[in-house]
Amino acid sequence: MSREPKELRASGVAKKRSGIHLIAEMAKVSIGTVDRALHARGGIKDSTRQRILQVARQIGYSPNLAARALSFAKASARIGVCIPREIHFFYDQLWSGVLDEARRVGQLGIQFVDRPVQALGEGDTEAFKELVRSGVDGIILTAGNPKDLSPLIDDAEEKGIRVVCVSTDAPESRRSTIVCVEPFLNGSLAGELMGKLVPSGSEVAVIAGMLTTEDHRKKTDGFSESFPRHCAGGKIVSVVEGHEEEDESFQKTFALLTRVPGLAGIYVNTVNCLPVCRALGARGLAGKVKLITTDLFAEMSPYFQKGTITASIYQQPHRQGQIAVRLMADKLTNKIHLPPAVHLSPGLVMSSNLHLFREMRAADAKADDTGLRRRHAL
Amino acid sequence: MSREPKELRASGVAKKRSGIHLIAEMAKVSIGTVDRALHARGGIKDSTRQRILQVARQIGYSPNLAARALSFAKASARIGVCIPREIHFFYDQLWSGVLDEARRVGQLGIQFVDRPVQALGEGDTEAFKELVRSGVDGIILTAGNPKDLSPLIDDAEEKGIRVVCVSTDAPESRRSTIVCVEPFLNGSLAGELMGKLVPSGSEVAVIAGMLTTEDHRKKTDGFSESFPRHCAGGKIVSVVEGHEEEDESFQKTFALLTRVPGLAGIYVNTVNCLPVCRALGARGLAGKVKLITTDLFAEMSPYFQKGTITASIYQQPHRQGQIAVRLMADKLTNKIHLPPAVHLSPGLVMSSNLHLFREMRAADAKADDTGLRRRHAL
DNA sequence: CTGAAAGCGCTAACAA
DNA sequence: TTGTTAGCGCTTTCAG
Repeated sequence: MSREPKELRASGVAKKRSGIHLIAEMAKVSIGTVDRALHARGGIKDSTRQRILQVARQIGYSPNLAARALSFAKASARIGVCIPREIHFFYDQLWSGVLDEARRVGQLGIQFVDRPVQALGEGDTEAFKELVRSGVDGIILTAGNPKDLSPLIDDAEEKGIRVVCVSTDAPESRRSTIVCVEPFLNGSLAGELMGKLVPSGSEVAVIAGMLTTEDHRKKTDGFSESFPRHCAGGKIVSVVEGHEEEDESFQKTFALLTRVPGLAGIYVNTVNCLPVCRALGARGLAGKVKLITTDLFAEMSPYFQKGTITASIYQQPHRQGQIAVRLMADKLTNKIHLPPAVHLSPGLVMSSNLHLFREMRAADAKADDTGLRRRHAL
Repeated sequence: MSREPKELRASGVAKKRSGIHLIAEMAKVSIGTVDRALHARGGIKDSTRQRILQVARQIGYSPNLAARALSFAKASARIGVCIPREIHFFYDQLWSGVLDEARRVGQLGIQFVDRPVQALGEGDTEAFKELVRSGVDGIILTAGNPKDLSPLIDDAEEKGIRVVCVSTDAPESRRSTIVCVEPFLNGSLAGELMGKLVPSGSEVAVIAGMLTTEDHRKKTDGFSESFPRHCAGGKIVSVVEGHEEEDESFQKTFALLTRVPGLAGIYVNTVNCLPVCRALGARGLAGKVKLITTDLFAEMSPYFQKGTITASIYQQPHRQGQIAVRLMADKLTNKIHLPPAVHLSPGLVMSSNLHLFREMRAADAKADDTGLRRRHAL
């Protein structure tokens, strides 16, 4: 029973209402009708809808998301996640960004279904299909195999399943949106920086993984376009493919340093920079040759301190994960439009700010996740 | 009336319960008792509390934030905000970060009380006092006058009002936490970058606002400490105080460039970099002297494109605002512990990534904030 | 010390 | 076409 006796309300003593109830009162309809008007559901006279929307605008109505989420609690949206589960380097950070944000919005009534893949591009078509079959409302994925995935993505979107790509795009597909640091820009920034770090007329080299990989090629392109613009007379004398192999990268870098004695700088656009650092060390060129790397992980730390690595272009994996989840959740629960793309600016890591990056922090003590104590994840 | 007839439930056909209800069922108590146990409220036998907590842990209970927020809806927490309302430069971004996140958590039942000040340090003690008097549960502020504010902050904290500083700290006070880019680190990063951009033995200068300002002094200190470490034989030949005056800054920079003909670099650690750019232009040194600036606003754009500004250290004001709100909201509604400090890494702006920063975007078209359509703010 | 129940704003199923 | 109402999970008040 309400604490305010019916007679009071009936006698016109207005109770402080808000939201949908206020609108209903003002428009002299029931909340059901207001709901229909607000959601463009059918079965409502157009004149009443107009009147209601008018009132809504007037009072600056904005729905209470908590209430909405709560009422959705039973049949809540489900988001499938399909990204690599590598424990090193980039993807673990991407994962933790996804998880951190998932935990937050999970509280608001969204469920997550994980179908991780072993490594980028390994079995992602199967994982994707599974997710679609399991009936999720949205999928967050790193598109390792854009070619194979594109038709699947298109199918999913066709069925109303929103697909958000993170970090690695499937540009040919009709995915709803992409969250990433653009590879070309990544390379451009490296190129600009390199161009300003080395004297004019310098010779530099790029060490990539495989140029057949879209990401590496675009980074290389960006660098190649940018470097000469920022270094008068600068030349890129070599683009080496290390194929993500430790030994191969080391050997090829070592050979490169012999072949081009005056080499002023190296840009490594894959995560595999340690062999390059070692090669520089072995040739006694650590600190002499400007080295710009990509991404960040704990083992790079000493090379920053020694000055072997001048700077690293940081792609903010944790944040990418967070944003992808946030976009999807907003879309699913609040019907907020997805932006066509979210392009983050990469960060720059140098020895001064190295310690601020989460990759450098000691493995966090396990949170006792009773929910009674929770930790901040920013 | 429940859709499931009472008889069914009574006859032991378990309804799918969750959360607090599940615990109650399992521990054979009522939800009221569970609540008391979970919140360490008094009036509960210790043995029952233990039993309940045990069950909670067992099922990995974590409260539904939406429900919590909803039930708080009437008597929700209030957060006071006291930061400058300048429309240019840094603080408008800080504001919009606060507002964006406030809108999000506002939906979860938190109210915001704004008591902006005109400029950093202007009337902030009064504003702060007002907020305290108005009975808010937390205050977010930029502490322009740490000296005067510290005792007030301590008083507030004493009363249980959480104080979160953003961007500008009051380190001597007992504020709950600080969200910022450390000024010293800011300067260090600038120093490291400069040290690597100019040849060894170079002479560089610093242009600050006023060295009596903590922030400017620390940035200068950081630069002074860092630059020589990264530039063999490098010297800082001059530290100029521009006092945030256009004319003064221009004149002094112009004079500096005359006095030190071989100057290789300038670090501007205040937002007031335009006069410096003009002075460099006037002396025909744009692009010759490496210029590292601080922060970002639209009018800087052409100087990036012309190459006058080599790089700018970006303090992420929008994100600082977001984080401050998020921390406070989490603390107030979910009792999540505040970290003692959140130190962000500054971003680096160069011509390549310039366009990605929000400061460079055309003023967004006004969102029609009926809540029916909302925009993403990341 | 414990249980029962109202109500936060919204959605959806059902009644009229 | 519109009104009514249960219920989402939690807090809080009131009654035992």
